[in-house]
Amino acid sequence: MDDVKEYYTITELTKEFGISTRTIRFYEDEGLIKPNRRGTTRLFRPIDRRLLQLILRAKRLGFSIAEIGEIIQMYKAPPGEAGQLRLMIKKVNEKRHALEQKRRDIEETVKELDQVEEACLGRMAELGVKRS
Amino acid sequence: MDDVKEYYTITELTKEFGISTRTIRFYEDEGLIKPNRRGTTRLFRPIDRRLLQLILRAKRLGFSIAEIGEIIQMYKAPPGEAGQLRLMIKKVNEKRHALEQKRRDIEETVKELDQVEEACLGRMAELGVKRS
DNA sequence: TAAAAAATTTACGTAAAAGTAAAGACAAGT
DNA sequence: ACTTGTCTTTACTTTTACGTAAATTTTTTA
Repeated sequence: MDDVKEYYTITELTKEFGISTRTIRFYEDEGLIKPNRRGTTRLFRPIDRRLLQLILRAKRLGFSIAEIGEIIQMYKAPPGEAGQLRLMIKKVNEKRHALEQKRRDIEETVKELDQVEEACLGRMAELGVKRS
Repeated sequence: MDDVKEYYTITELTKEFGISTRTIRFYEDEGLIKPNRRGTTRLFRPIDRRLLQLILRAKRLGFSIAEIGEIIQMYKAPPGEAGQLRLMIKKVNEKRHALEQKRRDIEETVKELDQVEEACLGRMAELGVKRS
């Protein structure tokens, strides 16, 4: 039994991901997701849910909606034409470089935090404060 | 001979970091940096430069100006009071968790990119395309 | 010391990413 | 059938993070 439902409602997804309906509809307007419809009501398939996860991950990393759009484009079926394929691989590598930069940024920032904490602990020792 | 000058002008920093004077002044307005002055002219010390580096790193990671402000607060001298010290350590850990989340997000996103690339390479093999 | 280059403040403008509000259409339970 | 709750579209508003322009010093260089 896999945890994959046929369809999700919009509010189910807002609750799962802690975002608003406005946000989800905004992503649709921006072409990031394309849920099915029954009449006017949106029906979200597992793939829409996965795309939402991807979007939110990328958002946490500071990617813009436009950049996320590029990622999602690639995420779909690979094109049939050689030039397009090479272009896509180039774009994949661009995104990879961006992610590697972010990785370095994280390491540097963590180092700074480590220093802050050490300074605090040192100061606490000086003051004879318990570290609770 | 260390590469640490006494003072930097605002345009030196804009060139080094590829940002505008408006941006730097904006960060000052937001209280992130506090350059010296000679009359009305700003004189940036090495510490201001380091703070700029920190700001830009954090920005690439998607932290808001407000969040960066919190980081910079900690970056200064540790406080003298026990409660304050504990609070600061708590905040350090919060930021660390945020960074760990980002790290996980990077790993996931890289995995997706790897899949995209593999799909492309597979498709290229099918088509008998050289990988140039 | 005069002209050119760089710096300053003030203020209005803008793009991105939603928030919020209004008003109507659907759907579901009783 | 009716009400209650959910969903929809449309449109205006807001916040963040600067861009841009104007008018004015200040500093540097000729």
